[in-house]
Amino acid sequence: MATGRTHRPATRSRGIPEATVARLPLYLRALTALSERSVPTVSSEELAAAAGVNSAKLRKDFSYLGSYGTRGVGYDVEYLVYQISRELGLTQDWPIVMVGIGNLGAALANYGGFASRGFRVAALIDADPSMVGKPVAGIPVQYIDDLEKIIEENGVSIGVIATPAGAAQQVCDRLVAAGVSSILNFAPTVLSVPDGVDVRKVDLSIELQILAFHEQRKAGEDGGVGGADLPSAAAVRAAAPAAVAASPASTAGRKGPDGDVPAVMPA
Amino acid sequence: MATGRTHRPATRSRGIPEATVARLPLYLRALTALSERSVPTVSSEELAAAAGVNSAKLRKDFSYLGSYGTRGVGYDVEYLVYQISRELGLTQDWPIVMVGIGNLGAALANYGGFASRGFRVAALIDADPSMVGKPVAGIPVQYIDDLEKIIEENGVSIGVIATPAGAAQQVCDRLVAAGVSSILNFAPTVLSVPDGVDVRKVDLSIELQILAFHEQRKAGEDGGVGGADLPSAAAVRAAAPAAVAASPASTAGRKGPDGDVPAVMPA
DNA sequence: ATGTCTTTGTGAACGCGTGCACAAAGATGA
DNA sequence: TCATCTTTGTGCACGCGTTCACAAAGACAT
Repeated sequence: MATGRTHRPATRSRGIPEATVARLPLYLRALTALSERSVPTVSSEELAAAAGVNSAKLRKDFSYLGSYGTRGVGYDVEYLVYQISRELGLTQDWPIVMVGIGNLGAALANYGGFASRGFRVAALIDADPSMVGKPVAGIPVQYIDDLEKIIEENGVSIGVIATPAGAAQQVCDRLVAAGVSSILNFAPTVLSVPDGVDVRKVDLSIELQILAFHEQRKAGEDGGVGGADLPSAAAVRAAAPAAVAASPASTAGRKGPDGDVPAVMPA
Repeated sequence: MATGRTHRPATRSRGIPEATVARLPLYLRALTALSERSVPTVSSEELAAAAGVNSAKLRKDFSYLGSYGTRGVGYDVEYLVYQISRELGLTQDWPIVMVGIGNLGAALANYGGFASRGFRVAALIDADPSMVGKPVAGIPVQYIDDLEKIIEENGVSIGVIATPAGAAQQVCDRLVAAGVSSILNFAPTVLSVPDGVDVRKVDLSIELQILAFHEQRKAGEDGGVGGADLPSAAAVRAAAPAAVAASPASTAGRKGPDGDVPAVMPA
């Protein structure tokens, strides 16, 4: 442990900006890597590079947590790992339930990474009776009817939804009613929840669409202000045949593999 | 189609704020749902509710695209679907490659949702020879050595990385060298790429950690200043036993299932 | 044609997040 | 003890994004 403890008592709780909170896991990951290599200290410059952010931003982020650092030296790796872990609430055990054990749900459940950061898969839940009892990642799948009981008994407050879009809101409602107050949503739907419940969403389809936007912008560049360019090699590619929703009319009757898709993906 | 065409010529291209771009897919999804129900028009209020945003924000977002709306009436659903699709570049076909066909990669590949929005899985690529040739989602897995050739031949400009963390940067470099300029990264690593290449990351572990932070904040409330809510049992739960990385020392020697984990998950 | 009613489009104010740049703090060596 | 050198912590300014609030635009009825 580095410097003496002239640090602020605690968290200054409410004061940590959301943007900073979102970066803490990045810092933690970089610090853990350093820790495993037994690096004793890091400068804000080094750590920022490892985390892919600006060093000034990193210092400001840390300043919200308190003054953990030694001028002229840097930050004590182990100490900082501990402080950030504590700040993020990773020094305690978080039992989570995952609802919807389809392709994606099963893939997520199969990660060993859960346990390594204070998260423990307390239960896997599905609505398909034929799945029930079948072990996924060593954990037997349980039936959706027992959702409330499972949450109750395991003291779960974080839930992961990996169901089809059509089922997501219903599952969400039941989770919330049973006491879950943080939800990670992989279903392509907007969930509505009461105040006090946090929802974060992961949506591959949206990410791809954002990438497509930028990709299109890159392709249609050198031309001019307007739009109809499409020049270079990259552009040639973009000029592929197919067209989805190309005409306003074509979208109407469609009812593809979407509309009820399992998880991360679709629009 | 609603009003006459007093609209601006085109996109005002560069002018669309990033935050707006990130919401366009949400609007598109909501509009598509309306379209399928044959709803002819929506007001900003209704659509905003469906997309889970503020109506003023939605109107401002749309104003960046041009003036597609009729005062006193609202927006023409079909027309707006088309405009947003075009803006996002979804009226063209985007071939993508996915590298790393493990649990997660396979799960992602299995989504039918890809094709439904202009994205087409051109190839699945893995470094495990025993995977090669095996069909996943109806597409035979190809060997990593052919990566460059595959990208070239298919004119791929968007790549998805679902490899273990340790392989991600290397795969990324090869993708970029081969001409890919947009990457969706599921590996828990910070990728460094040259200018002009867009990277978006999806990281379950980070999302969970952010949720844990807020969950902890909710739990440890009553004592402090702000809001002593949480009347229910939720608070009791958070006071769980176990502790990960509870002591600064405990983190050092650890080398769990992490460190090289496949994809979305770990820290 | 005219008035009323609805809903858009946007000017303006505000707040958050970012990055610069520097003073203060501490380490280190003479 | 004092000077120098490194690196933190932060005051400040700037720009982006959000939200309010309202004038303008158009639909619709009379």
